Amino acid sequence: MFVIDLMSRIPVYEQIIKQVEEQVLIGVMKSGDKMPSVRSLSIKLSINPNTIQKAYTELDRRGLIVTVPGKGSFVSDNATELVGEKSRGKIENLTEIITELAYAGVTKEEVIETVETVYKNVEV
Amino acid sequence: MFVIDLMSRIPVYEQIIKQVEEQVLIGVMKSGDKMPSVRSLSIKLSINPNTIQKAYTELDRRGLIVTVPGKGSFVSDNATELVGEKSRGKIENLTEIITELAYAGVTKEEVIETVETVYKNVEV
DNA sequence: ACAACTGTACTAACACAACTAGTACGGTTA
DNA sequence: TAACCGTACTAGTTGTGTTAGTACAGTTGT
Repeated sequence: MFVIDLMSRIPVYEQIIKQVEEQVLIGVMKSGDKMPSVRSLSIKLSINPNTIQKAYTELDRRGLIVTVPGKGSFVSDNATELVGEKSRGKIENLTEIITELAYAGVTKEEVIETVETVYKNVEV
Repeated sequence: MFVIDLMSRIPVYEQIIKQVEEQVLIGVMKSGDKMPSVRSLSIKLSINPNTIQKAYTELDRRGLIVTVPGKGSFVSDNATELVGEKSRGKIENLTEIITELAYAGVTKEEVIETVETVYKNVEV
């Protein structure tokens, strides 16, 4: 479910947050789905419970999950919208990276070819 | 010349490296140009000389600058090619971000529009 | 009621990397 | 010779991610 890279510079709790966002985005996790419990996930990933909790607290703060004390955490109703909005905001990153590629000598045609390929493979 | 964000999670020395790469890429810095001295830059940016040195050592190791003891550091002859190659390698990042945008509901047309705009403004 | 879950709260300590501080050495230039 | 240049090294600080351990309260199913 989650793959953690302990050697990464990105903190474990952020890796978890990011992977939840991704899975919601691509539809693997859906509204109402139950998240693994803090303890079970901490055991599965061999990560301290506090670190998992930190990720869950932040996910709750962002509104991606809803936490019911004693019951567990669940993917919120508007989780999909939230990650969708966030991703759409990344169109600026797109501008940035294309600019860099342009300076590096990558032609417009190559970039567009890449765009075509991606959209062919996604087919939402 | 350089803008450092002390609050950033990216280490200062990496920020310097990245900015040198960028300036070489867009042609602001050219082969043979003299780099500011370790000491002068450390004063200008109010950064410890060791941190600047760390950036310069790494830039030298990567072949982006050539260091002549007693004289100073200079942008290397093949610096432009080096950063060009590196940036061209980022076409994978492009795939990644476009995939995310696709899932987020951004249409292919919007993405291509962005590509067109960038290439119009760059005009190398 | 009770055991076994759930999330939450808190303090203390560890580990690592970035960064700073200070000093010293050798080459180059005017 | 003075004033630059890069380099080297040790020591110490700082911040933050992470761990460790414990404790408390709500929910579930038997």
